[in-house]
Amino acid sequence: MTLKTVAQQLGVSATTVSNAYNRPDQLSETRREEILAAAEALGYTGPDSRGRMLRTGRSGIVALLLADNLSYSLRDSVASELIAGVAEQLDQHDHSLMLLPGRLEEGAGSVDMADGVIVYGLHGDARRILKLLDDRPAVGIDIDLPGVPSVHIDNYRASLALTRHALRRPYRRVAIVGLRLTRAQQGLIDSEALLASELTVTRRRLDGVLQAFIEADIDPHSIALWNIDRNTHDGCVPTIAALLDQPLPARPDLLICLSDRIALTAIDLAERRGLKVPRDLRITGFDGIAEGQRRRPRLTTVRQDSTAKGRLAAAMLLDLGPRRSRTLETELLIGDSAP
Amino acid sequence: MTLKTVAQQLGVSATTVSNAYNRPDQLSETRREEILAAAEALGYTGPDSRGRMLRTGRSGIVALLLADNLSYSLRDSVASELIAGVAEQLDQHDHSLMLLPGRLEEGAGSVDMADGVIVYGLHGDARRILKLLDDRPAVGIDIDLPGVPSVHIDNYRASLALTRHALRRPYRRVAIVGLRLTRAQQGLIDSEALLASELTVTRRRLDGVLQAFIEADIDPHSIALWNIDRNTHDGCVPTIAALLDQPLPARPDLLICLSDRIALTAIDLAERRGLKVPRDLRITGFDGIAEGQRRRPRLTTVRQDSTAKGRLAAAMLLDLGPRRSRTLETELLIGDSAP
DNA sequence: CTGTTAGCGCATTCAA
DNA sequence: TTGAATGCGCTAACAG
Repeated sequence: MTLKTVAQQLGVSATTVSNAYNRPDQLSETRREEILAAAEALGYTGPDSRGRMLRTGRSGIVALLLADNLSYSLRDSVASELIAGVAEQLDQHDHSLMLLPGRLEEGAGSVDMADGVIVYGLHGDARRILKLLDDRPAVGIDIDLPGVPSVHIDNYRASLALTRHALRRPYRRVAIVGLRLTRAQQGLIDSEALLASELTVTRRRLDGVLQAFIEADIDPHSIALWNIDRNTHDGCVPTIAALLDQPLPARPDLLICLSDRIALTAIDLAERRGLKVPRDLRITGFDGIAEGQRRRPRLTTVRQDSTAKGRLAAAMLLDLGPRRSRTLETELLIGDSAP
Repeated sequence: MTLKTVAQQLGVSATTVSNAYNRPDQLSETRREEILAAAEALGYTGPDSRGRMLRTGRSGIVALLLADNLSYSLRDSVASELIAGVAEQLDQHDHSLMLLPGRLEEGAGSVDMADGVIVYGLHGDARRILKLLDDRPAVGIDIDLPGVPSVHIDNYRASLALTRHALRRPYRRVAIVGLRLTRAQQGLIDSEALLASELTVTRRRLDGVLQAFIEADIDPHSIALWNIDRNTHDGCVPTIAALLDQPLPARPDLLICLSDRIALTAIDLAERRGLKVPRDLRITGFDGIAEGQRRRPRLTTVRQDSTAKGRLAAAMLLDLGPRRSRTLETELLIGDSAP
């Protein structure tokens, strides 16, 4: 059942049927309702988006290109808050959301179905992404692409402020647990591996942390640095466990975690080992995810509004606001895990 | 830059260029590479999916029609686990995922871009949905649509088993907190309102709970029934607070919650009021979400594998398995909230 | 192995 | 106010 067959059945031209749907001003109200009713009766559900898309060049679809695969992204609080923000904005403006996994193969180019693309997070090769975008309107989140406006937070500054707070109280030994600071090593890493690492979001957070130590006259090289590959509870367990199971002089009493998920896992595992937070171990996170603020001890962290990031990026893409790069504010949340 | 212009530039026909991309066996290896390289050099990124879609009738897109709006669904653990399951399966088979909000307006018919549709959860008017599907391949999850195979769990049986467990230990007073059992009332509701309610997933859970009471010779009408509209922490707070703030004879010491989110909120609020779980208040949930199993007290609940539901539905849609309705197993999880 | 032709379903000229 | 013609970008028959 196509527009054409409907037109034939009704004895009018295809144009008239098309107009009935898309340009009410082009035909009389009675004629329009007549046609719509008849089409409905024939079981025609309206113009097919495929044909319309090819003709008009617009699909009403916005693609969200994620850094990881879809299932990982959907399970990550930060990413899914962001997706929700994008979705919220699109919902309100009659656009559909297409989720695209980061490492898309050569062929998987459903991208060109989209009117615009939001690129989230780090993607290996910027040139590859730009080619993929192919002059389509685009907005970046947590990523800088030449010619593409983006939404950011200041990870360095937020991390610096948070760590300054953590260092106000004395500690015996500190450890930092980062996320994807290097691909080479998991667990305890050395600074050489780090130097080779890319300029990721967590890297900027780390730089803020280290700056706070430098300000406090502490040699950054003296600090144990641990690395985790996946920002999930299960992904964090081995490294955190190894860290906590160190004999006492080595075991830290201050743990700077570069994400809330890491910090929450650390709280879990610490408590399971009979350690009291913050008495035996102070812990900071980063992100401000809901779970961390609900449970007790409430997490000391930096809140970034991922939903707002998604909303803003979507709004920029839909031309609801100026298409220029923005840095959103973050908020220091002093919880009970590191008072 | 289209396939046609590329062909002109290279002095070959459009078919040959198309074949170079889609049917390697239709031309010599050297010619193919020659064409691909030249096209690449011209800045052509491969056949546009819009044209291809119109021509072949297939888009490589699977639509997931959710019961609520996108942002709500993405923030709900159960729904987002399910989405992740779908995504995982699609990832592996080179399909893209399009998320569609439940209450889509007349116009928002991006549905017909999809090769197939997964319908999740309750949708008001079945006829409307069927019309929307328009003979497209479809699979339901937690919903029965005539002619559409579906994936279910046995909410009644699982709920019955869980409640039987809960009733093994003596209690003074019980309350049930349900989700969307009726639209009319929020908070404490009466059974008349309930009778008018639809046959939702939580309604089947409720029936299982009530059956367990009947088996224990307890009049179901004597049990306080509370209703909540939104399965979020904030959405649960008012009702749970009202429930817990009742003076002692009325305040329950056994709380049957029809979702884990409700149960977790109840644990939070109870502990904030100085009540110990399970000593002062035993609590059961439903769903088995990760958060409930990580935190302590560990939640007593029924685990349903939402990811598996999504995966299975996607597999059925992609014809990777038999297209027939399936009921997945659930697992009783005896945690510390109701030992 | 390559080119010619046709048409997927639609919206938009332009002419009536 | 309506209709006939055109082409969006592509691929599948078919003929060379």
